[in-house]
Amino acid sequence: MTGGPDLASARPAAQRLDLGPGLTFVPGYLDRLAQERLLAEIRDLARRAPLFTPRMPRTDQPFSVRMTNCGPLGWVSDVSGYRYQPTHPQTGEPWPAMPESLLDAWNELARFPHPPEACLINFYGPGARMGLHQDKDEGELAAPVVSLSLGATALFRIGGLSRRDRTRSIRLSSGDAFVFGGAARLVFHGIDRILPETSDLIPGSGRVNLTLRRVTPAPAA
DNA sequence: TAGTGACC
DNA sequence: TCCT
Repeated sequence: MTGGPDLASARPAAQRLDLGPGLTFVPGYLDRLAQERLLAEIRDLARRAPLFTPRMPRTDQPFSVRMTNCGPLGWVSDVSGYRYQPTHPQTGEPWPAMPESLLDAWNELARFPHPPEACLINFYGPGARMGLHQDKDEGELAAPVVSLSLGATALFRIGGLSRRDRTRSIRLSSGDAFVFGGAARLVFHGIDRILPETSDLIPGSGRVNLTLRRVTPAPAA
């Protein structure tokens, strides 16, 4: 189709940074034009599947980020727990289809022979954070998680497979890609804070993070 | 006790 | 690592 980010401008694989087994950081994966095109698609998705404020299981405390999803399944959280579901929790409508541009990004970055089923779209305002956590609600842990950042720079914290492992901080800037796979598929990670006024892509020091995931076990060959 | 916690 |  048309109108997707120009992924032909992606950096060559040689400029990927391997941070350890299964962790790949691709600074500047999307150039400015690709970022603008992708953001326009996200804004369109958010009109059809409005941002909602997830709440913590059990405590019912609201998250500081707002979110929506696209693809056959979407990640949601409320007082009863975390889960993937095929419909928006407020409208009851199916999630919008995944844009072709995101399928292209998955194909370039994930190197997994089946398409992603969910793209979680997180919107961070200047005070939003995401506590250290693992992405482990997916039934297919052989597939990586592919993350794309747009807008304000985030201080991203990444640790190991145990919550007690050493962590390090990485700045994720607009256009950067990050892939968790293989031995690093379940590493703890989170967002400490957003650095204000680090990008003019999204007004008000906003940040969007897209995470592409395979949710159900891939069909047998 | 766990924990998209708080903190770093 | 330390709470609640």
